[in-house]
Amino acid sequence: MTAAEQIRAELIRAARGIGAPEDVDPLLERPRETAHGDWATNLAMVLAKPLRSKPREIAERLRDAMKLESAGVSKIEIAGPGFMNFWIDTGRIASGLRDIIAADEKFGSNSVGAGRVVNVEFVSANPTGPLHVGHGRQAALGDAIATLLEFTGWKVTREFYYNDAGVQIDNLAASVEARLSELRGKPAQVPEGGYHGEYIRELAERYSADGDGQSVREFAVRELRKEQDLDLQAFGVRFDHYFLESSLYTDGMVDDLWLRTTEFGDDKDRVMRKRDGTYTYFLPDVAYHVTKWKRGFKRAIDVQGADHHSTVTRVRAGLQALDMGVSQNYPEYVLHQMVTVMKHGEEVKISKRAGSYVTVRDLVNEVGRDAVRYFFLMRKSDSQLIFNVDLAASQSEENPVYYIQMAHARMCGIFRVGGIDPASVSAEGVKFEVLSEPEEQELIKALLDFPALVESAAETLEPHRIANYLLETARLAHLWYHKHHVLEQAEDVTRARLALARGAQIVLRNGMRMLGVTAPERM
RNA sequence: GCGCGCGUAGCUCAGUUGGAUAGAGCGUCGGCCUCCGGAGCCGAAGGUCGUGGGUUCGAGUCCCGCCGCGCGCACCA
Repeated sequence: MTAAEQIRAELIRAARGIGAPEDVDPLLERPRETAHGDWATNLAMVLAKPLRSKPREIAERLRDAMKLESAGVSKIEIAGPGFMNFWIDTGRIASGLRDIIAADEKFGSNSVGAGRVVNVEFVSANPTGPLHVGHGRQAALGDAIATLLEFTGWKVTREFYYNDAGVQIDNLAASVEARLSELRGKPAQVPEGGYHGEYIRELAERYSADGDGQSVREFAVRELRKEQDLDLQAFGVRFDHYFLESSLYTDGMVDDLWLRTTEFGDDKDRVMRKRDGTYTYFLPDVAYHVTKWKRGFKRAIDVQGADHHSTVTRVRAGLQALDMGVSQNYPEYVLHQMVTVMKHGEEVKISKRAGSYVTVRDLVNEVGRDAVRYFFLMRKSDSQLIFNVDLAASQSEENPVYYIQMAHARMCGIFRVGGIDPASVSAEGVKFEVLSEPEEQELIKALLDFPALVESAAETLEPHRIANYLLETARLAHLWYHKHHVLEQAEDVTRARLALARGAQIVLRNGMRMLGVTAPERM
């Protein structure tokens, strides 16, 4: 049991002892100020009302009732309006490194998900062109969320939905045909709503070279799906399942329906079947989510651009109308805002239809996979993101990815220079109390916060918390590294610091993995 | 007009689900430093958290109104 867990348990026992409700749930948190100790609780203030007495008096009674010798608590202070601040012995804190080293690749993981299944759908680009930066943000986000859920005990299916039916595909086919006609010497107009990108011309050329036997439409869709797969491969994202919209029709999932979605929270009724007999995107969207439910996914998460947010209420309303026992907030949505790409201080415009846009592959080629992943994840998904290409490409400590990877590489460098196999570093017999330098204590505390952070990031589906944490932890690791040497110290010191370096290396690596960023051992 | 999101230091952004004196990086100013691995380290200045109310022991965080920005409001997806 960690020190914090013991304090919490004692708080509950003491609180019940002085007449608090049976369901007391003390919040124990790490104070911002080091002058406020290692852990703090607001329990006395929360109990002030039910117990009808002053917070500070309650705090004193709690303090007197608690037995904390075995938790390594060296001091308790009552401060401010009624906070209780706890100080833990330095050696006791540092001994947490034992858990990190023992858990190694599993450090930070938990079993909150208990093996339940969850479907995470992301990217889901139409096969009408290459993947652009928006898809990139989605790919990074979806993949990180999926990994985060896996790390917290869920069984995750990563899913990609292809809209390979409908008007957009007609437009695609017509656009290619127009270029094809041009190639054959008969000038033709790209249709209204069609695609003008250079890749359309290339498709036409390839089709006339080796497209015999199949329709332009089939050829274009197949080729563009292949392209997108290559983009995703370059980005290191793998899907477990590709779901084709066209299969909804062949499997008869789509029926002729009109839903009065206003009865289920929408602001107006929605058309599901058009005059020409084809369906609006809304109907297949609902049908698609029905298949998710029927395939056994009691939990589903959709990662989408915020420009699609209007589908949220509709899809949910549609599912409710079918009365299948789906919960009202199924599926869950993670929406992300737009991406602006900046290069040399100027915005690089993205316009898919006009054909001049930044693709995922362009970015990966220019700044590398790790930087693209990290940059897409370093901001909250619901705020707009500025992608600074120059910064992402730079090999300097101003670049957060480089800075974090460098911290990890430095830890590895210590082992390399010392001729030590990192995996052989053990916490056995280490005198943790020698890790008493302020920089050491700070770093250790940050490392030990990792599991709680992973839990909250997974719960809120916010990978950016991991990104920020890594930057801060890397900073602490650099500070420590600069100020204190590991090798060639007194034997006790070297052994303890090796354990710390190992702990830092493990946490940084685990965190980077979670974001899909590699953790190189040397740079 | 309606819906969703955002507004925090000069810039880019955090803010532990309502806690104590609101933080970091970059930039600016002043001073140290040459290391296991490459210019790092210390300090300073810089804020009515868009704005006006409300909820309570306590609000950047929750509720309501306004202002500004982005996105959406198609028988396009």
